[in-house]
Amino acid sequence: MPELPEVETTCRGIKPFVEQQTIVDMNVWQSKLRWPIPDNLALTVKNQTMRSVSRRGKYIIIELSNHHYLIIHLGMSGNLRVLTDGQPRRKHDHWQIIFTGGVLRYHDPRRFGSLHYSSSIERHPLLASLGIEPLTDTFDGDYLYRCSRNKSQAVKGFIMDSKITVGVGNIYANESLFLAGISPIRPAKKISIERYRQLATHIKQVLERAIEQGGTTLRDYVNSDGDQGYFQQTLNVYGRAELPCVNCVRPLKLIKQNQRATVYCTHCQR
DNA sequence: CTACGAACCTGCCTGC
DNA sequence: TGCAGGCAGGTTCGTA
Repeated sequence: MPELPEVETTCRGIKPFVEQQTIVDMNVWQSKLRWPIPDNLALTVKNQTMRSVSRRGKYIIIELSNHHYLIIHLGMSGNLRVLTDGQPRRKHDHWQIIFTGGVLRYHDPRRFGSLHYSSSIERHPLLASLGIEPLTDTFDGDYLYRCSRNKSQAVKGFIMDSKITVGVGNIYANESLFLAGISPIRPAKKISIERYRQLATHIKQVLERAIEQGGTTLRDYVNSDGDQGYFQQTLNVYGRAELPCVNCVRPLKLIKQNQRATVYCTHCQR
């Protein structure tokens, strides 16, 4: 997926087009996503006005005038775009919302994304136990330190755990650990509060920078307005296995943790 | 509780 | 050129 910066970029991209617009119709071409799209959703949302667009973790939330919500996840390869020029449906376009003034269309080759309809955000089963947002003041080194005291789990898995915090995906976990000089395989409970403060700062920085730059572009990610992001140019470790560390020039090491690629410098990260 | 693998999918790249 | 295998940004679920 799109990691948090891409989701945030998508949110910001579609927001000015869809907020306060009324849904005229909806098409569901493929309801088999990560979870099935509810039957008859088109009938349910027709004539509703989209009151607001927001984000919780990697979920995009559209508030409707009936006080229910559309909850959208982009999975690994999804994107949401606003189209105003009547573009024909492409391969892997799975649903669209037609509103006064345009179309909000979902495209997702791998179909790991989802679309939910719910009366509540915080009580929705997939969102209820999410950890805190990394870009808020309550997320800091002290918080990470407190949460980690009984965790023998490797720190990389710990910061990617959505019950702790949301939105730190594989790319940004690798990058922030590099910037903080912390080995991804170190047990979470063995890291000092000072180092967690460093880590929290770098997690915020790396996410904020990526948002500023419009999100990382990989393969099939496209911004909501169709432009390509360019954050990938500044990645220090992700996708750079065996290449020289930007700091010490030694080759970066590639390992697998929880079936995900971890790239790090065994010299600079301890 | 943790850890791990499988599962959901398609596309792309590498190597034979 | 074709085909098999491995890899990919996420997340949940089942089993040990």
